[in-house]
Amino acid sequence: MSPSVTPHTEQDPKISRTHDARILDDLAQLIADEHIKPGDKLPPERTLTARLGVGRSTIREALTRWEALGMVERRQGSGTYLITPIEPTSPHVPIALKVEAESLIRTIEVRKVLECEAIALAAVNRTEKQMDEIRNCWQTLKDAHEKFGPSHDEDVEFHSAIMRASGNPLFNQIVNQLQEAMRVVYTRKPLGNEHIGDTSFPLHYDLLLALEAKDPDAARETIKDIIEITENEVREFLK
Amino acid sequence: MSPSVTPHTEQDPKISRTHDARILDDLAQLIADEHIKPGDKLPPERTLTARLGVGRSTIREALTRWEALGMVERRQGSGTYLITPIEPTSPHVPIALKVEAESLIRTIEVRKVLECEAIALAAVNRTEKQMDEIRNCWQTLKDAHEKFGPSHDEDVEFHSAIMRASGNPLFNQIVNQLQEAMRVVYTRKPLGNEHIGDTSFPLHYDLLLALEAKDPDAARETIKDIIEITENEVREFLK
DNA sequence: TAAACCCAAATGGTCAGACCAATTTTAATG
DNA sequence: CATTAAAATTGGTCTGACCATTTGGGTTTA
Repeated sequence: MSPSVTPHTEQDPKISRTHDARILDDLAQLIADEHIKPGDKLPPERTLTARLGVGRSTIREALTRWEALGMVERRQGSGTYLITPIEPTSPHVPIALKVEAESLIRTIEVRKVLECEAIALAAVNRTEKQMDEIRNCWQTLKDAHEKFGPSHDEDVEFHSAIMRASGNPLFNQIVNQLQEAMRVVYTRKPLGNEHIGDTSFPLHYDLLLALEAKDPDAARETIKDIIEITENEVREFLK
Repeated sequence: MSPSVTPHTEQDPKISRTHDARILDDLAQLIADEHIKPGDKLPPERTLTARLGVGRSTIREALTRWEALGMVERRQGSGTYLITPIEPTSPHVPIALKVEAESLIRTIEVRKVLECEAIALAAVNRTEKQMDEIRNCWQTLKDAHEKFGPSHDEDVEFHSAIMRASGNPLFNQIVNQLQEAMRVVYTRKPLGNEHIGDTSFPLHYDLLLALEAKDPDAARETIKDIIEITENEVREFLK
């Protein structure tokens, strides 16, 4: 045979759309077809390469993605194991979007833990001045909501004012960081309906009352409800 | 358990530190050194290959991990962009620089909230493989403790292994960030006695047991005790 | 027989080099 | 100067090779 220089014959042009999303879909489909459950071993990468008709690099990138999200676990010399259940053939929702949403869920999970504690602290430690600030933010949020519907920015500012009143700036800093990460995902991939946060709006007033009353438990419960509404909306989207 | 001493079964030098983790650390370090902020472009993969002395595949796997977590964004033909602030040697950790033990308290406060929840998750979600890893870290911590006394690094690694088992990578990421901030404060201002964490050492074994037993409440309580011991030691120093 | 040992196969991890595809930059052109 | 075309840049994928660890089976040994 001719040495080196392989012509690399014409590739089947059927695809040309981002392989990435297709691979995640195909992988999920395959897992569903094979009835692979959490704890089971996935087919080896070299097999997947043949089965899905893509290079091993591509398979590995997809698996690395899932590994980062804790969906699979790799053991060198042993195999790749499924950790979380993979939903079968979700008809309308491409897996790529699901991965984004998965990431969102994890962010929300952390945010919930932090905000619950920070708000309980705020209910106890808040000064009157900080309370004024919170009331202002609430007014702004309320106006914006009544005029333009759910407004992300004002909502963030309201929460941020509360975090600041906790007495520990670190809470505000980290939650803001998470919030920013969520915003990026939101704006890039609007998850279905736009009114995420709409149903939770009334609860924000309860939050204000709990802070007025310096009731840490009520505040904690309320913010928990608020965040879980968002969480559930995303989970719902995940199907 | 006798030393059957075969060439390859006996290893246990300091490794266990997957190559992968090293790359993530190096990458984070590089980002810190270059003062790369969210929105900025990372060096191209081929440059990173040279800078970090590893193959491009390895670089890509690391970046794919971060992309899955929403930390970076890739644009073909353009570059890879930083989305969230990167954790490690904290150029961006605002607390460490200007604050003393006061800020340590705040950091610990946040850490407590996060770790309590993450460990409860870990107790439920951990896989057997992750449990093995935790056991190894425990052994290492125990050895180091008996030989050299309280050892910060091994302790951090032990906690990190637990965080990783929570199933939500974000916990580990943020706690590591806080941990790093604490380390900076520690080393710059050694808080009196070196044996911070000494009294809490026995509790770490209880932690291991709680995780073995998959008991989230016991795990949560134990870690709470552990962290509060540190917290009180710092408070004591503050007074 | 049962345990210990050894080795080959299986499997994930890394590397190198090439080529593809999208984007950005630069040069050429009118 | 604006437009367009070519070149350089950069992420995306493919192939094939080799390394490191784990697994399992066959062999030896107590």
